[in-house]
Amino acid sequence: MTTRGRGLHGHVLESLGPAITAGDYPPGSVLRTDELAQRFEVSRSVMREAVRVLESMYLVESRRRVGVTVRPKSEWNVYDPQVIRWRLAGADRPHQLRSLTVLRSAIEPVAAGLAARHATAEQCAELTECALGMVSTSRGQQLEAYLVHDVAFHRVILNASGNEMFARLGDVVAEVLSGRTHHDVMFEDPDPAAVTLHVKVAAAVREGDAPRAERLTREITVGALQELDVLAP
Amino acid sequence: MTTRGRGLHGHVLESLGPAITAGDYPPGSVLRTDELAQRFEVSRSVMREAVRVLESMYLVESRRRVGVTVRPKSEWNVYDPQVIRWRLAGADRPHQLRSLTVLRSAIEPVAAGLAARHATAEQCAELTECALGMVSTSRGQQLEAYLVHDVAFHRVILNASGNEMFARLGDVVAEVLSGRTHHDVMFEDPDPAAVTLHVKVAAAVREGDAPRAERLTREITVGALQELDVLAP
DNA sequence: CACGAACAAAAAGTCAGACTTATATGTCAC
DNA sequence: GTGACATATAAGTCTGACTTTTTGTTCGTG
Repeated sequence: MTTRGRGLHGHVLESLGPAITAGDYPPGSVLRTDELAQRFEVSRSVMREAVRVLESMYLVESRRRVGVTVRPKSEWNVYDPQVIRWRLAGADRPHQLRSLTVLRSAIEPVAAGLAARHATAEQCAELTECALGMVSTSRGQQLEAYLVHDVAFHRVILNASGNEMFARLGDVVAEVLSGRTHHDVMFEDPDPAAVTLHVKVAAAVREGDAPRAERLTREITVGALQELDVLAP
Repeated sequence: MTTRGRGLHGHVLESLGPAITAGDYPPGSVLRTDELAQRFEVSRSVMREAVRVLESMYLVESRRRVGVTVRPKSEWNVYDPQVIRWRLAGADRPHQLRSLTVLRSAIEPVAAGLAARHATAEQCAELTECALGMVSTSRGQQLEAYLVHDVAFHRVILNASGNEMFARLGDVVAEVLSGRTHHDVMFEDPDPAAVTLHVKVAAAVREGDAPRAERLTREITVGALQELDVLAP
């Protein structure tokens, strides 16, 4: 999850990708593979591989006799984990964080409802454990430990929903929660009300009470949105 | 949106991608680029580009001295439009369609609520036009024309939500709706109740009534889920 | 027999150069 | 201005040689 610079082409991507998503090359900009290859001091074949990957992310389009043109932002595959990471690391981080939090607010309540119906005994146990972990680390400036349990909690919910599309958002949620703790100001201990809500969600899932699990999770996500409004109105 | 076989590497992808997502190569299977290059009668450089793209979709992992190994299904980037198309064309189409419909049921109501708040006058007009189009084509076996308006309607909602993550799901919704009309049995005209709901949603968005827009859209998606239960229980 | 170090083989990774192909654009006749 | 045609350009493709990493084996030593 740290550096993904596997191979030369990966290294190039790690440099070009953030530059494009940051808007250094506005939509319509034209790059040439030969020039890029020289700039990054790699062979054309390596550069071509990097361009192919950017193309599969819908960040650029490669056309004969024209070059590699940057596509408009609206066409980017914003669900690509790599793209998400690049954008979160860039300048429009706040905007990106809001988009993702809104996405969470739509997905997670539904996922919790499904989890209440489909969760296995093992998943219920895991969930309870996470909730307890959150409680025990919710006071005394143990933000890092709290974050671990918080991320784990939401991951279990998403996985237990039984929907692969939901499950795949675990990484996104992890990024958002992690960002809140690390980047944004978070001097104080987490909101006790939020902690209680997590405990209640775990209980609702355990008891198979789908509507209640959904409603409680919606309260959590509403809280997350409000928190965002306070920080960046 | 039809054939994306741009260039040789694209052609290879169009063949290898569906094979992998269909499960022809079970997770852990090992492929070798040289062998693949021979099989598809392309040069190694072209095959390498194809592998890089598959790698960026988290479908495979390329490691030295071992080869190109197929990753487990749970790690695939199921939000990649290409991957979605491949899987919808494959054997587990019903399962995939259900996953996507559940996703819709989570996203679209929230998107409609946001649209009611953020939609521009132009978007409202477009939405009304779509709804009227749906009404006028809802009877008399004009399924194709109806589909066009239906897709347009949902696209406008997603775009008007102002959330880029939602907006990017327009293609997914289009695939799902299109699949329902084309692949699954759809002899009869669309459900009149559904048509009415769309008209009401358009009105709610126009009036800026977010809760109503959300609730009505939820009714639509619930209907879609029920429809799915009837077809594939 | 267990354990570790040295070694060899295998496959991806990298590079350089020559060639092909599509295509945007400019030119010229009409 | 419009059409056909020529040309330059940059991506696309192929090939062959070389490098690097990693795995599994072999062999020596405790």
